[in-house]
Amino acid sequence: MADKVTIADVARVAGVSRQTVSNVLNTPDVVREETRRRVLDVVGELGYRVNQAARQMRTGRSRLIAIRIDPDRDGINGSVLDRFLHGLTDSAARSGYRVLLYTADDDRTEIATFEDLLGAYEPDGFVLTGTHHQDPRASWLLGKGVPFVTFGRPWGEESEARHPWVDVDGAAGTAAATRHLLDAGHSRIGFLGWPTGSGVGDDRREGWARTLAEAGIDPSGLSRATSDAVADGEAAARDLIDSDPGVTALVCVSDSLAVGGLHAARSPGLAWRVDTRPDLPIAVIGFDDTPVAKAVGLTSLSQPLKEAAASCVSLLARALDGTQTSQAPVLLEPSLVVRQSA
Amino acid sequence: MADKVTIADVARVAGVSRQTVSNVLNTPDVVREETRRRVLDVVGELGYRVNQAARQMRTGRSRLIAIRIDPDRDGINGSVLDRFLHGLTDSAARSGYRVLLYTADDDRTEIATFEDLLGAYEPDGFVLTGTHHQDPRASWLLGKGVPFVTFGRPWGEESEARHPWVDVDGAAGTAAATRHLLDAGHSRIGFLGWPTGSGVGDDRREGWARTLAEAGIDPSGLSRATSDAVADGEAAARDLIDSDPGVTALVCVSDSLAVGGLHAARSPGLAWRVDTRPDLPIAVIGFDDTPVAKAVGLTSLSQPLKEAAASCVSLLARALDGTQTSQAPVLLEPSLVVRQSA
DNA sequence: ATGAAAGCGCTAACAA
DNA sequence: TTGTTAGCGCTTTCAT
Repeated sequence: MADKVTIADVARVAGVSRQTVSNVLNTPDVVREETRRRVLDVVGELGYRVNQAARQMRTGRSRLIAIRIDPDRDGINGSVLDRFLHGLTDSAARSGYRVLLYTADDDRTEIATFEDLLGAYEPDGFVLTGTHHQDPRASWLLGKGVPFVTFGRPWGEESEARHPWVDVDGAAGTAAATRHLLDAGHSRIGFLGWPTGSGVGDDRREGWARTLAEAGIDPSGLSRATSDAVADGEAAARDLIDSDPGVTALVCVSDSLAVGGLHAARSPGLAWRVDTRPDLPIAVIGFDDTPVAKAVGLTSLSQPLKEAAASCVSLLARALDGTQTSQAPVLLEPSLVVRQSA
Repeated sequence: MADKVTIADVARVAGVSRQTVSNVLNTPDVVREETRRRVLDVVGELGYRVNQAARQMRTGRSRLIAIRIDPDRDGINGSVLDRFLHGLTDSAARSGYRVLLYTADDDRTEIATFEDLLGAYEPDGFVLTGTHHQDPRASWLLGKGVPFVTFGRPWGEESEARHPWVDVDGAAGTAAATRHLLDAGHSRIGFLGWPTGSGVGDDRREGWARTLAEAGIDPSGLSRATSDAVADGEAAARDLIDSDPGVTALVCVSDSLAVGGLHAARSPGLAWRVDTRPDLPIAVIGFDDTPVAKAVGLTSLSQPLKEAAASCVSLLARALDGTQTSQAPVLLEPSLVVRQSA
């Protein structure tokens, strides 16, 4: 075990009282320059670190941020959380916080875990991901007065400004993707999305539809909705292309569906399209820029996860520090990573 | 904020002393049945939770396990850590531990983080991943007497039994993959690996070579080594197939290289091979069963990450509980997930 | 600018 | 079997 160095050891070696050491650490400006320097030297020499448990007992602050780690559902999008987590851990450390992990299968068990965690480890705040309509987790934390940030905007209507949030502008992303395809000469651009009702999915569809409409193209009939699996994406793409032979490009709500779309677009059954427009193979664009996209050469929209994580920490830290009433949300733009598929 | 319920509140409501409540929680068998029940009822009623910070000050135990989260290098294998982390968080929670995250760029900074963490949050133990030859992190922790488990065996020679470890038997995996290909009628089976020197890579190559030799096939000249990127895998596969036209299958050290191999195997330049053996397209098998494998239909070896994580927690918990001198390591077998590619 | 006292919530040791 | 005492390491009064 590491030999425990306490504030008393530092005080003794530096020839001051324990309180003075504490002051140097927490209220440096109240200590005389010379004393401060001497104390800091001893701190470095002895490798002294403030003991969190003791500090927490006094101050009630744990300097812990809790976040849930999901069981990777489909798996294909798991790497998004992975990269976000890394960014969060990194940013948190820079602000003097550590990240505590927990799991939960649904909102109910997650709220139960909130209680557990708050009672035992007392995290100073939470970062919520995967927000949805009527999210009971946000209401619960709001009710208890526990600070939190969501990565994902509050999709419910009016609750807009009740808590800080960070999100990536999905509509801006699909709009950029659609514009990219229009510029490349495509006109009948289809959309592979999720069923209406998920805020994220609807938002991404909206960006595509709006951009198409702005270009004078009616998006009606060019959209298909399905669950988020490769096979589903392939079927939906097939259906769309079969029903509208003019379709030469697909914008997709996720890389999973895009990979399915790519399969359909490259399948022998559709080879005749190469004859129709040999200069213009069916283009496909995905969302999230997962490792899969990179591996199969899929053009995709990349979320600025590092920045998003940094923004979450910054908003949370500010909420914890001051008595910040309400904070402006942060909306970041995804960027298009162009590869062979478009 | 949640209204803080302390042990004193429980004691008062239950009409006992604080110590009795503590006994009920920590040494139940020393308390009279009736008293215990009454106290537990009050605990449930009041929603009391033991405050970790206070307990930690007394016992010196934080019930925290620390693990590093990597910046996803290539990204394609990032999901392995992701799934392992989830399993670890889940298993830890079942044993009354929480997982604390940290980042580090290399061994040196990771060791510095050990000091930070041990001084401040005092995690009870560490889980080390990505172990390698002469790992200074293990030596450092060993030197300080800090409990830890590694996910990955100690690749250095003699240090075998100096700390508990869990690993997946890579050689057994590639052996199974090679056997699968032999059974399917392949004989000249190539291997796409990493440069010699990485324990993991050498181990996986060994399983392939051994199995081929056992089948009476000389593995010489059938192996290529390269860094872990899709493009490198493609080039290596092309080189191997060009130099040995008899090659009809590839076992790969990673999904990244396998995806590259798949590209090469399916490329037009190699179409002539279909004429030579039209019944036997070039088969490819990867390692790690990442989402990419699933997306592109790649047969791959799946690591039992949930079990591995559970074993890590179990070994660490045992090391923390008793005065277990040394513990038998855990070596788990990967399983072959068969898809279109083989 | 510095020091002394008190107490955060808990449990190990001891007393009853 | 249950209760009392003390103290883990720190910071927030308050006094010097």
